[in-house]
Amino acid sequence: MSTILDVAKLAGVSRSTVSRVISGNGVVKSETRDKILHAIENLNYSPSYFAQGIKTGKTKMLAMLIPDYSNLYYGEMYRGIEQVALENGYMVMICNTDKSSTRERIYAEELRKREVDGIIYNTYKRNKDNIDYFTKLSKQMPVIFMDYIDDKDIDVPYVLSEGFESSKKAARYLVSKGKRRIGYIRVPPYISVVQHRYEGYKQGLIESGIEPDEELVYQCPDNEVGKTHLDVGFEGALFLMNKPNPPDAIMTSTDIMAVGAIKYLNGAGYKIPGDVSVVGFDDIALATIVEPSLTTISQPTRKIGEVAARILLAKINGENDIEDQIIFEPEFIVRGSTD
Amino acid sequence: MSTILDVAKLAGVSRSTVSRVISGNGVVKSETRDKILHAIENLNYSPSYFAQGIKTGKTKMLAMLIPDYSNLYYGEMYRGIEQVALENGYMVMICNTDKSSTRERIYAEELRKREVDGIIYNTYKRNKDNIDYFTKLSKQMPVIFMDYIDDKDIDVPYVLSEGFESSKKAARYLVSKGKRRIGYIRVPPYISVVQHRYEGYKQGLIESGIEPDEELVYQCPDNEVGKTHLDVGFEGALFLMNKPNPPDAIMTSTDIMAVGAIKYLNGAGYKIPGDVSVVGFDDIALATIVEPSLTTISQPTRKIGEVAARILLAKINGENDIEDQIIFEPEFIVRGSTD
DNA sequence: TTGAAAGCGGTACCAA
DNA sequence: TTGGTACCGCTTTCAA
Repeated sequence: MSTILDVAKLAGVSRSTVSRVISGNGVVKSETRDKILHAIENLNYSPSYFAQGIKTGKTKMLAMLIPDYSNLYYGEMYRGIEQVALENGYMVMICNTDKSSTRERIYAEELRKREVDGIIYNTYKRNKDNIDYFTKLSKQMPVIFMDYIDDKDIDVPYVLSEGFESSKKAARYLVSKGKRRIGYIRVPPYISVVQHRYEGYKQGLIESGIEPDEELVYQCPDNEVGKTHLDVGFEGALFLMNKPNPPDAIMTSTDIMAVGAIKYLNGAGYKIPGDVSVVGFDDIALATIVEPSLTTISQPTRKIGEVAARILLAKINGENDIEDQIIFEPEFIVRGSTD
Repeated sequence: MSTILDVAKLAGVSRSTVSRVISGNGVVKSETRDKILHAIENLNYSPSYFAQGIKTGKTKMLAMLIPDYSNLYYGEMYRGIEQVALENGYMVMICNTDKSSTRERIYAEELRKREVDGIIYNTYKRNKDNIDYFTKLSKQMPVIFMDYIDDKDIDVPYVLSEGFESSKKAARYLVSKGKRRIGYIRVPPYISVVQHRYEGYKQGLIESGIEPDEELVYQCPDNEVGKTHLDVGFEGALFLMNKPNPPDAIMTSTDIMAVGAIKYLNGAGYKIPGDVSVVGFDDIALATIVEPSLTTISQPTRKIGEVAARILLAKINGENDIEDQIIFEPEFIVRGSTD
């Protein structure tokens, strides 16, 4: 690998001048610039990220914390992030926290040491320590949350899609289809984003003249290690369908849970949507793969990733007066699991 | 952030001594070491990766090139890699090449510039330029291929699982189940690993006294941009089932293609496995989610990732006399799509 | 518009 | 067993 000195020699200038043209700071006569550009070309030179970083403090590296690699929701988000990152000379590291708050912290520490320029924080569950930690971190470096923090005292950047209205709409739709006993499978209310979806479901029932029935809500037990949303969906459906008065429709917090529910229902011989309708949330690719295809609420997931990345990059570049709390409105999509 | 100098001052020693304890090179009296360790603790000091890297040339960073983020096969492999990496103070960057040879090159260039310590190379298709490029690269830095290179003149490290025997076994199994017209859906023979699977399928038929019939083989057209294995599987099944003499079983190069085929077959009203059996390859999580669950050939995917990472780390640490061409034998797993 | 030179935060050689 | 010091490759004043 050639160094800046090699380039300088070949171009017959000093290191400083070469540095000016690669960093884009300062003025260089265009002839000189051309000479240097040629030298760079000839030597196939590229500046060392180490040496650059040691002065600028920039790694040109973003990190994305995700709780579960196997949920392709994050994969879709990643594509949006990756695209924006690449366009701007950044790379992004995926950090799989495996739904563990501890691993979130461990990764965050490691990322701090590695001085990544920004962090995209997807969490699975909230504990107060981690909220505090990442909130504090967000004051020191660019961090963007992909979830609400309900605490009004905490002000952090975020990008997410709202779930209340769309879930309400879905619930009302099920009622319009003649369903009356509409169940819900959910994770514990750690995650605000997901909590809003649940509230929308309840409100939809109320507005349709149906009293929400706690009996029809399955909330997965706390702290089940190694359990995926898929498992939760399966178990939730199992639990609800074996009640004395089972539901005739099931809504879920996420698509992957809905897929788990469908898996159970198919296996147990229920007709979907005849016996039971199913509605998910997210619109991951899997939604059109399962049989029947899944009615769901579609998030602009890729777009969410793009926007998050742009906000992060803006902050990294010192633009602090940008809009950094963005909420998307998702879209209700009807497929075979309800029609 | 405190620097090595702060630590040195607080501990009352020189930078050199501090450096010795953090890098682990050289001998330090244990009292001195303790003093330094305390100082490090107190200052919450961690060495700058930049400054370390500039001297050592090590980024403590691995990269994993994958052709398709949405294929969870790579997700599973990643988990194995991540685990080994983390244990050794490394982080791994996922680079999604989107099945594009050009993007493979672009990423490789970028990784070279960023001086990652090692590369795990998963490709989708082979073009000679890229084989040459990565082969050459593997002489300059640790690179591990997750695929065969059939060219005997090319000697590179690899980890993979062999597909010949297991595919043969699967074909024979289908015959034992009374199937006679066994089709195959495959990608073009770019990828040697996948080619071996196909050869095994043919050999299995031959050994069962059935003449392989080209008519029953669907090979996805070259260079279909934006098409996933899922699409290929769907189209392959569509193509094969609409022949005058359709198959009564279908084998595929990958699970995700098999899932696409199942999607088509379900939609078109075929009974699986009654009308058509389906066999995949990989054993990704999706295999047990689809209806019916997928008979497949199970790779020790996570293990493959672990082994690849270990080889890479060994090479990074200068151990060049290690076994670096590893082949796993996968396992045939019978599920609902054949029984 | 350009060059000289002082760092940035480490590592590693050499001498003590 | 330790300290002094010359780098590593680049950025960034400051002067010319």
